[in-house]
Amino acid sequence: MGRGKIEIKKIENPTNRQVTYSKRRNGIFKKAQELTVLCDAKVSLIMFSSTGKFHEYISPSTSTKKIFDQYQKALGVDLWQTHYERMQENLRKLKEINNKLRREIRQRIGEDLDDLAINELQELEQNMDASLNVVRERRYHVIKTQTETCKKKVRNLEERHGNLLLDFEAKLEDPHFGLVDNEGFYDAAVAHANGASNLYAFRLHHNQHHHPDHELHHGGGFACHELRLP
Amino acid sequence: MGRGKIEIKKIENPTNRQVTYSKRRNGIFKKAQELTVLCDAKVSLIMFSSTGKFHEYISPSTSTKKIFDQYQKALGVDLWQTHYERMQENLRKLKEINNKLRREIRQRIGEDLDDLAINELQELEQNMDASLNVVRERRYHVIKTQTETCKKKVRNLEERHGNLLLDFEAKLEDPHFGLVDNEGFYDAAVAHANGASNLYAFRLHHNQHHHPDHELHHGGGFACHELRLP
DNA sequence: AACTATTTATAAGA
DNA sequence: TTCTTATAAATAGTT
Repeated sequence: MGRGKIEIKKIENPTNRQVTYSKRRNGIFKKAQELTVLCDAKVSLIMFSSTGKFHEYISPSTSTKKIFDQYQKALGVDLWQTHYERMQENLRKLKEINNKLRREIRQRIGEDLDDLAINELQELEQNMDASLNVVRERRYHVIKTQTETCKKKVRNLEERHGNLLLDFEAKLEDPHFGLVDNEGFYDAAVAHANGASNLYAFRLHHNQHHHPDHELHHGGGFACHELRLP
Repeated sequence: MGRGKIEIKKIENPTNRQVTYSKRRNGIFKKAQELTVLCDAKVSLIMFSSTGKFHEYISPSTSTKKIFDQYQKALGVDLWQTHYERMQENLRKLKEINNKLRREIRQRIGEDLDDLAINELQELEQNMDASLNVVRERRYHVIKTQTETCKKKVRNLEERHGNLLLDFEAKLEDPHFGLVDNEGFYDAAVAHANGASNLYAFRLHHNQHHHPDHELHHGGGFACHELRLP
């Protein structure tokens, strides 16, 4: 149908191919539409040109999704179905597990106990009691560990501070240092070296017997602070 | 194209419609195949007749599934995607919740405590302690309720038994009853009336002061049995 | 399903 | 792209 008969094989000239594609595409769309009307049919026509351009015709009485669903039903095939159903099954299982977990937690916080029999209750109670002990032990352990770490820190600081003091005392007796304004210079230097004013107190006591635990056990200084950290 | 021009509207005669459908369907399929070859295009053509019959053409270089996927990509549409993604999102969330629930349970049975800070530990401990008390209270409550039910049962049986005894004693004094073999008849009658031999003992004591609690609190008879039921 | 008069589609050219 | 038109192809009505 045209000025000459053509052989049905790929048109090699891209421009020609494109023109023919455009013309024939419209022809098919028209035919699809006519079939839809004349015969009350449902037609889905999807086309991708060699350049990837997309065109579709879909009968007005339906939708591409419906046609796809109908197609799968007609052929009895899956396409995506398998994956889909697997997901739904997964979802269902997860929800079930979830509910069981929630129930267990609720029972462990003292709710939902009504439908537990006496022996189940007893079992739960014993279990919780044992668990509570584990948690308690763990807390004691953490406290102990943190306390020891603090002790070590304090001991270390004390030692460094003591050394520093000795250092300065030695320097004070050194002939290179004058005797003017010794006290003021000393105080400022100590404070600066430690970068913290709360250590200043050590100087006042460092010659009397001072066990580090003493301060810790009364909640003073580092220990108390560290324990409250997250 | 035919002996006469036709109007493009539904063919009312079903036979005619069916014939036209068949002819034109072949025409479209031929055109689709020609387009595929001439223009190197990809065509998916799906048709359902008014009677629900299904036919399709698909270019040899592709598949219906591929066309569907390509179609959705080209349009950037969902079709099933929305539902699908929603499911995946749901799945992800459920898994997350699940993990949190599991973690909470593990912590409540004394595992996974390492990454809890001291204050979290303390909170957990207090919470578990409180919950344990609730469970314990519940168990006490259940025991109490069951015990009371038992007491009532026993009291009731005692009463019925007492009445029965009085009945029999009255009958023994009745002139219609002879004096022969009273004891043997009496015993057998009592045992039968109660359907249980363990109540036989009551006859021996029913005149002395006998508080029903007494037996229960020593774990005898019904109480003990009932408490162990599920 | 085959025939065929006609309508319709379209290849090539503008 | 679109229009034109000669011609091929499709098909409506008939057998």
